[in-house]
Amino acid sequence: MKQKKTARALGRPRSFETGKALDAAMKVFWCKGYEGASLSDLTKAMGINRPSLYAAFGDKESLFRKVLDRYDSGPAAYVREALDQPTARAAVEKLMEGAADLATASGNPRGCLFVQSALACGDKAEGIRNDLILRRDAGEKAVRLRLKRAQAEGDLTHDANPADLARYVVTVIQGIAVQAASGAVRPELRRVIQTALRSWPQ
Amino acid sequence: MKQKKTARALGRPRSFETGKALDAAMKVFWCKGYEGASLSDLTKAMGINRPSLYAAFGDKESLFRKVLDRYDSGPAAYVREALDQPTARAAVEKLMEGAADLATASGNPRGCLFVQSALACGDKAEGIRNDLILRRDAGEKAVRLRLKRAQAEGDLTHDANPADLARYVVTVIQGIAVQAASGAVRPELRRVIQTALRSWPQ
DNA sequence: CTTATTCTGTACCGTATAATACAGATGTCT
DNA sequence: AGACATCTGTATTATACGGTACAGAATAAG
Repeated sequence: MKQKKTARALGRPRSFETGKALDAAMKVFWCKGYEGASLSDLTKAMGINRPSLYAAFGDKESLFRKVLDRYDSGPAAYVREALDQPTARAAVEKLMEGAADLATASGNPRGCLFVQSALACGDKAEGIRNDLILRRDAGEKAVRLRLKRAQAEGDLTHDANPADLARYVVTVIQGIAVQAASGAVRPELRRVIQTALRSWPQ
Repeated sequence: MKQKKTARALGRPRSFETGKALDAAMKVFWCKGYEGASLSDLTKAMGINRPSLYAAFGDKESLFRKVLDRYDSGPAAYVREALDQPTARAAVEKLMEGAADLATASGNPRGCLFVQSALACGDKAEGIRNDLILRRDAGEKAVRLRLKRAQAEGDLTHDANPADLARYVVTVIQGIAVQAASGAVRPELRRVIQTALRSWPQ
C-alpha cells in the first residue's frame, strides 16, 4: 500500500472541496426546494461551474440525493442521538427539541429539508418526492421501534400504542417544520413542544 | 362591478364555467404546487386554452390567488364551522378532524393546498410563498381568538395559554397535512388527533 | 342585414432551464 | 522532459416555460 490515504489524485486536482460544495447545494435546496433551485442557483452558491458540478455529482437529481445523504448524517444526525436517550420520554423530548432547534438554527435555512424540498411537485420530480416520503417514513419507523423497545423495557405503559405515539410525534415534528418555514421562532416552538408532551402517557 | 345575471353579456359567450375551471386549476396546484404546475398542466385540466385562461383569470400568479380564495370558501370552509362549536374543546376537535378529512378526502389531492403549494420555492414565487404564510397565520389567529373567547366565557381554564394552545393546534394540523401528503390514511390521522387531544387542558 | 364586442384556437415570442462539446489548464507518473 | 489523466471555463445545445399577436368565430344590438 501507498503511504497517503488519498494519495492517488491523477490529473488536474479539484479546485473545490466536495463537502463544502455539497453544503452549499444543501442550503440552496433547503431554501428553494428541489424544483425551485435552478442549476444557476446551485453553481453560483457552490462556487463552481456546470461541467464541474456534473463531473463531481452527476445531474441535478443525483446531486440532490447526495445532499439528502449528507443532510441525514449532518443536520439530521440529532435523530439517532435523541433515540439513544435512556427513556422513551426523554427520547421524544430530544427529538422534538432537536427538530425545533434545527428548523430555527441561525445560519441555516428555516424548516426541514426532508419536509419542504418536494412536498408537492411536478411530474419530473415525482421520484424525488417519493424518495423523501420514504426517508420520512424511515424516521417514523425508527421512533416506533424505539417506543416498542421502551414498552418491552417497561419504560412505557403497556396500554400505550407505540405506532400511534410514533405517528403523533412525527406529525408534531413535521408541523414544527412547517411552522419554522413560516417564520415561527424557537421559543414559540418550545412552547408547542411543552404542550405536545402533555399528551405523553404517564 | 359585475352585471346582474339577468343581463346578457356582450360578445361571444364563454365556452366554460369559471367555477369549474377554477376547481380544475385548484386540483392541479394542490397536487403539484405552485411552481410544479405548468400552464400546460393547467389549461389541459381546465379544458381551455391559454388565451382564454389569461383573459378570464390573468397570469399564473393571479390565477393562483383566485384559486386560494376559492379554496378558502370551499374546501377550507370547515374552519369557520369548527370555530362556531359551542366549546373550545369541541372547536379544536372539529378543526383537527376537518383537516384530516379534507387532507384525505377521496376525489381531492392529498394534503392541504395552503401548506404544500409553496412551502419552499424559487425567487419568482416568493410573493406566493409569503401570501400563503399570511393565510396560515390568519388561521392561527382565528383559533387564538376563539380560545381567548373561550377563556373569557369560562370554557377554558384560566391558567391555559390561548396563544400557545392555538399554535399547538395549528402545528398539529399542519403536521397532519404533511402526513396526508405522504400517504397517511384517515384512521391513522384520527388516532393522531386522539393522542393530540390528550394534551388539552381539562 | 351590418356593426360592435367578446371569446377561441393556432401559432408564435423571448427567456430560462437542464445538460454538453470542446479546448485549454493543471496536476501525476514514468 | 514527455505522456497521460482529470478538471476548468466558455460557449452551445435542445427543450420547456410563461405569456401574446392575430385572425376568425359567436353572440347582442341597431
